[in-house]
Amino acid sequence: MGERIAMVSQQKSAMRKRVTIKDVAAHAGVSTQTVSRVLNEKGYVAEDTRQRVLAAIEELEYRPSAVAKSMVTGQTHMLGCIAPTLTDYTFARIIEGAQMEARRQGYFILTGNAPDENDVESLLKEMVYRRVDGILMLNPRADARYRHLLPLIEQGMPVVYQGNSPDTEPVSSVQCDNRDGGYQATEYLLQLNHKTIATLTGPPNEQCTQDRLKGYQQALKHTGQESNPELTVHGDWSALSGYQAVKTLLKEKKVFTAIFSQNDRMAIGAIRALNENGYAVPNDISVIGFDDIPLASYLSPPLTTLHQPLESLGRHAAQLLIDTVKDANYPREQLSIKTELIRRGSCGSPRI
Amino acid sequence: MGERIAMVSQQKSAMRKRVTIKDVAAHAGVSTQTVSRVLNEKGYVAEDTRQRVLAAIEELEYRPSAVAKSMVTGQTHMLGCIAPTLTDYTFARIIEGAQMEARRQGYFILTGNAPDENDVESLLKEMVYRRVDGILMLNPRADARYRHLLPLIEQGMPVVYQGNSPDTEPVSSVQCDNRDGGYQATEYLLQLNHKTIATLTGPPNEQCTQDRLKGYQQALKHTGQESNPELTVHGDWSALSGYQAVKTLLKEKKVFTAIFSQNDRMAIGAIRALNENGYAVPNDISVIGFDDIPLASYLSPPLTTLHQPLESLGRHAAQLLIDTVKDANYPREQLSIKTELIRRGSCGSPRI
DNA sequence: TAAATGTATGTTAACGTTAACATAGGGAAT
DNA sequence: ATTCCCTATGTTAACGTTAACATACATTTA
Repeated sequence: MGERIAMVSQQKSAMRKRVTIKDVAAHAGVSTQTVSRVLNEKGYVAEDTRQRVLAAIEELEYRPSAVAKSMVTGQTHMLGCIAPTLTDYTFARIIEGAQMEARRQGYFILTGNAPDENDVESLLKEMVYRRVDGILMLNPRADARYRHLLPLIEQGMPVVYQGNSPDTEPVSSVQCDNRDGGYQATEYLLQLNHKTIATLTGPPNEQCTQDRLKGYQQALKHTGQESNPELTVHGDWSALSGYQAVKTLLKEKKVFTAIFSQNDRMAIGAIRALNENGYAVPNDISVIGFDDIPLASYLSPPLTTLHQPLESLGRHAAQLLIDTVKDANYPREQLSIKTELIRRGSCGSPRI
Repeated sequence: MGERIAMVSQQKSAMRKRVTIKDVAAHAGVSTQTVSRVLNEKGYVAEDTRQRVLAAIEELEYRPSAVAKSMVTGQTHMLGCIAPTLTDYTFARIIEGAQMEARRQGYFILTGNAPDENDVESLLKEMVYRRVDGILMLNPRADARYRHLLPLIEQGMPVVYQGNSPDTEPVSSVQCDNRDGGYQATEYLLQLNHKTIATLTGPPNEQCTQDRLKGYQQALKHTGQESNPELTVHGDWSALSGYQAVKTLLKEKKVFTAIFSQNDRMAIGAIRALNENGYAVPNDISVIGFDDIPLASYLSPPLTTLHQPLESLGRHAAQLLIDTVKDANYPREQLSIKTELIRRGSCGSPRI
């Protein structure tokens, strides 16, 4: 018992009071305001005073508190970022890009993963509670994710979308040109002489699914074909879903010589399904992906795919959000970046 | 000009003052303290008063401020988490697990990626500036990452490591049993009758590289073999590095019938290198990985590997950190979780 | 020479919340 | 009847920082 008390009191003594700006001021023989001016390099400070303050900071190991600063300035210099998951390469990479840019500008990104709609709601609440200066929303679905954000936007919360350009809301957005990417992918397969091209899409309610699909359909139409709805199948971006979708396609004896998968992971699942059913890629059936994940070039065969400049996308998103935070009247932008076709080994011309 | 002013003033009017606890108190006809008690469900509040306060909160759309709360409590309920990268599945998954657990307990994790040592330093500074209550360090390298953390630990900052159990520091840690995993992988290959097993490791200075290597060596020794240093090659966890390492091995005419790769991505690179040189996996050479990334079962061949319970690892890490935050005397723990061998298609018995 | 401007510093109050203490009525125990 | 405890609420001060204003001297301009 005595020992326990001793431990507790020792803990207390070790937890000596934090050094504050007042301690620094006293130690340097100036007012707190002068210390503040030195810290923020703002206003007039004589050089020798500055040195004295700096020395005091050094000596006392003073570390300013963002909390107290936020209290008075009303800005936290924190941005919220909500992604469906962190384990998807595309989101992770975008977030990395956004974090880098944000940190370069003195902002920190609070990242939260929100697999389902309830998570979006509670994350948004959490971020409001923590008084983020703005919110970066990755892959907002047309329906759900968006709903909880609306009241915030109306209250003036700066918001940037990635992956969905809103026609109605006063919100900036950043995304790849998914329609063009879908067009490029399909056109490439057409050039290789494929006549029946299946497509493996993401969830139908996602914007980028719809855009990539539109590109696919336009490319087909361009050569006079109508897209056959039976050759359009949906997945959920996972390799498993791609695998299952293609298995089903094969079981139903659908005929096709190429598959445009809307992401690489589903493409990998698709290839597996094809292999298991005795089809070689690309000799029997060609497969093209989307994303260009780092593993893509090491697969067998190396995956032909559309490269997305994800890190750059993230940087731009952060940039745009910060601009909007700093100036509420900053004009809204809808930024769209082109994807690039990367030819590797998973596509070829159909036999006969 | 007049228009501009009008816009600005409108913006100002739209940016009406935030509702504070005082407004709620006034509206409900009670003191702020009573509102605080309702919010925190702490102390005595009469039921009808509570209802009145709740109604006021609802009506005014009051949202409490974590910033102000932190100011007075000295706790931010934020935890810092530093990972080398977010794009590695293992880290992303651990972070997801940690975030979930943390959020369940009212904490929020600030995630930062720190590719190199300078980033670790600046991230740590940032987190101290933001007054996180504790820090979760993923994959701290023996040397560098650790250095900047030491002074913080000494000042009483709660810290939990993932992937490195410190013998000296009073820090809790959480990790997979990497030695055992390395042992299991190698033993499995030995059971399949492989006599010469190469190993593809991570960077030599990382703890988990060393541990997995130790398991590999112990398994060999167990069957009376010494490990051949020429068959131990280093990568940096990327598929590219695995590819290059195996290319080199082959160019140097090293003889082996199996490879134990310390992660799945390098294993994928290794398989590619083998294929390019005319070796089939597993018929000519077997490959076993580590991690069990979601793609592993869809590769050709499906990758045999060691499954790590990453999400659980993350949860435990967060749990441990929060326990330490709440009670500085909480006993330090070194948690080690076993990995599980997942037999798939990339390993077989050597011919002859 | 007086006024204006630039430089350097200090003082006061405020940001939104909770801890700590104070007050006060009602019922139970003595 | 007195004391004590439980319930319910209010008051004051504090957390660490900066905004806004005030002061004061030095230098330039009119």
